[in-house]
Amino acid sequence: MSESCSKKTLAELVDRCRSVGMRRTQALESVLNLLLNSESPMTAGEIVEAPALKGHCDPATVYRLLVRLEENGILRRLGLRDRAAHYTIRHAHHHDDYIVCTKCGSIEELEMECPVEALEAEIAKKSGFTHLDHELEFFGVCPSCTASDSH
Amino acid sequence: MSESCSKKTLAELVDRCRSVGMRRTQALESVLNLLLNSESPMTAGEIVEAPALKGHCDPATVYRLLVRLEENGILRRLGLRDRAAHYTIRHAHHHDDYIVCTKCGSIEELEMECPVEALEAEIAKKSGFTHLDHELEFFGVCPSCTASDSH
DNA sequence: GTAATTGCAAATCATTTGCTTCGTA
DNA sequence: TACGAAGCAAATGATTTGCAATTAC
Repeated sequence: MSESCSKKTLAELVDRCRSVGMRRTQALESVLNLLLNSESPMTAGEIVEAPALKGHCDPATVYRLLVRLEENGILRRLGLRDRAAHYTIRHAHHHDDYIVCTKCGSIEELEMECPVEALEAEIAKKSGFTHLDHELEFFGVCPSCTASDSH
Repeated sequence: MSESCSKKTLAELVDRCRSVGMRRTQALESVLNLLLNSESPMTAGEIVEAPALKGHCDPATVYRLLVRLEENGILRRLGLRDRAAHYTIRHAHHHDDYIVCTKCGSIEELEMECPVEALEAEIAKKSGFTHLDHELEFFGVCPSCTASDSH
């Protein structure tokens, strides 16, 4: 059992939470522990529905916790920053990468050859996955937001 | 004006749509034209709310269209394949990349040094963005789904 | 003791669905 | 003409919010 190992890291995480002003609550520990013991990222929905939380923590509480945990840098949210699917015309044999401004949400297409393409074969071999594809997104603060930030 | 250019490509796109069995409708042309003239990807919500469609096409129609267009490979949907935000513990100074199975949705963490890190400085210089960060996700069919596919 | 956090219930909001009408092929 | 697609309205479902009760510090 990895009990002692996860316990130790859980304590560390809780400490980090408390250091940013959060209180040590049942719900906090449950959410952190759940994520800590999960081998892969979980959606808010999965977390809310998880047996470990279901019935013990109110969904509203969990949603609020996730937001606070991310705001405080304890959690990292994957996927397009604003969680919404984006559609764009698919051009045959042409793969685009994007850079997204985290302030104003503007999206620009990157003019460069994709640095990851070459890695796919290697990753396919290592992972055993087939039909490999990828998405690469950069995030940052765009020039105009950077400008308006510094006055 | 890029009128003639976009007109031409719009016609090509409509042809592609018709070749996969879709009918040439007002809503179809509006959606394609909107995306064609947009410099960056748009969310379903943005598309529904766009002045060019608002009031002319029913939201339900637009949502149905986007789904069909993606199923037929005309559009590409960006962001985590199932459109949901995923949370995971953020470990200081440690950046994870993932590989996602498009059949069963399983997510695995990739054990490799990130090939993109080195590019960030260059991209920052070219784009003028600051505080650069990125997300890289691979998609494919996992070994067990690949196996169950081929019998 | 006091302010933060929870739980519950009600409110939102985007997206989906059913069904009738319309328009393309 | 006939079937696919649109439009409208109602249903769904996830996330959010208000507020009173609870709990950590």
